Amino acid sequence: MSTAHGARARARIEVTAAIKDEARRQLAAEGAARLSLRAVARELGMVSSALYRYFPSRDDLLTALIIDAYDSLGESAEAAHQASADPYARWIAVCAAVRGWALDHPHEYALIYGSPVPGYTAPDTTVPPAARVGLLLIGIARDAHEGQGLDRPALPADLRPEAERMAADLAPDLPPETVTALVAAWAQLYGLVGFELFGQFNRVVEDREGFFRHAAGQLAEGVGLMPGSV
Amino acid sequence: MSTAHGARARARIEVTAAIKDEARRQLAAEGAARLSLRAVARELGMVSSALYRYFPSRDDLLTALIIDAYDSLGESAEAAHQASADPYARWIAVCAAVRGWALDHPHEYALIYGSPVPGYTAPDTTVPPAARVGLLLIGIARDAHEGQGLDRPALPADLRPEAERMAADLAPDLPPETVTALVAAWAQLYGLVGFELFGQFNRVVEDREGFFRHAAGQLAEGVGLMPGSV
DNA sequence: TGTACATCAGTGAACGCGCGTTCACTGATGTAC
DNA sequence: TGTACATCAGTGAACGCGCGTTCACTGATGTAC
Repeated sequence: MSTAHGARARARIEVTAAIKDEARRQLAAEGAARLSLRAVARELGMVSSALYRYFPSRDDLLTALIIDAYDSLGESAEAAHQASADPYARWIAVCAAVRGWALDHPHEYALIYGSPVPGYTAPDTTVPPAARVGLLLIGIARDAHEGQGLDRPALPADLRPEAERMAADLAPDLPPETVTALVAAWAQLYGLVGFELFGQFNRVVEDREGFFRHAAGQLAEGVGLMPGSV
Repeated sequence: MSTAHGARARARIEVTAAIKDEARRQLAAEGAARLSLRAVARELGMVSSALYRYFPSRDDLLTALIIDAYDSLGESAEAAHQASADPYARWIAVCAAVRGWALDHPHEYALIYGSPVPGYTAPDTTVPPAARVGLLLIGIARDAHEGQGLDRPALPADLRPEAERMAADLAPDLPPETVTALVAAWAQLYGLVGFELFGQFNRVVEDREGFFRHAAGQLAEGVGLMPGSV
């Protein structure tokens, strides 16, 4: 009976999810560097060796958490993208979604954008999920570009070769000036989010959301996206 | 004899420094969350309990490392500031100094600007050293402002109260628009540095230094600093 | 439908290791007279 | 200059705890005939 088979398979999926959920909970208390298989097992009422039926090692569990985090962030950002109409509004919405997700999942944010976990190297399987937000920002610029709603940022002559290389790699249909500005804005977005999340704005910025929306708008303009353009 | 007294005091300073140096070395291998007093002692050929003559606990050692890191970064930035003439050049030089220090001290950078160490709360003694780079950036804007070389960035009406509050706190002599842009640029600077350092630019940006200098220039212009202005 | 067999989740003990912190102590260095 | 005393760096044992991973195993679930 395939129902029986399905039961075992379903149990496996459920236990795997329970392990990851508990591990995410521990991320909050201990941080990624101290994430402990034994503590996860203990909390689930299992014996630590049982986890090895689900993840071959601690690092594989970490990898699963990282991929899940990138995917969860990516989904939030993509939902915000679809819920907005013109490119400028989409840019702001995607930036706000990144910030909102980070505030809702601070420890998962730290896992993917904080200090690297010493002794751990992320495998290539993390690359596509990690690229989702960046691809979304490129897509917004592309829409604006095709709709003639994109200014061309300045670019010093000595950076042109690098800008052309980046454009060829990331978005051959966009001007190199735009691609360069996009990459910078992408990194700067995470500077804003990280500073708020990690406490650097304590006693400095109070209206965090208002400040962020304004800064996100400045980032958009740096890329050449203007409010109200289509 | 005060020479004798001096010898004991000097020994204390030297051992304290040796402990911090070894701890910094271990930061690289293990990360802050896993920094271990016993491992530091072992490496120095001491018994672990001996470290308690120098630091009352592991967290106090961490605090010392954090303060040293902020001060070391602050000194690099201040040296770069003094070595340049006009405000725009100083801005670029200070940004480049932050990046250079981060590349030279990646694990100390992660300690102060990466994920917070779980279970550790930085005491107030870390606040003044942490403020050094920010104060430098404010000072540069002030010099430009006094020399009439500062444009006034845009500011949406709904952010004006917060902007005025921040200006009153951080730099009452500067326009609120400028202060707001400064805070954003400050956070964004660390986004650029962090992305390069933590590997997010792998397979994306190749000419890291050229890219960074351009982005730092864009940050300056966002604050209203124009190249060649005095 | 019933039986023999294979799969595989979970157990429990063990290996060899690490940690922060406390405490009573030794012995060298420094101070006061 | 010499002596008695105080200071304090460093020792070594102990407390009570944690970790990742391996391995032979039990027993329930699932499969093939």
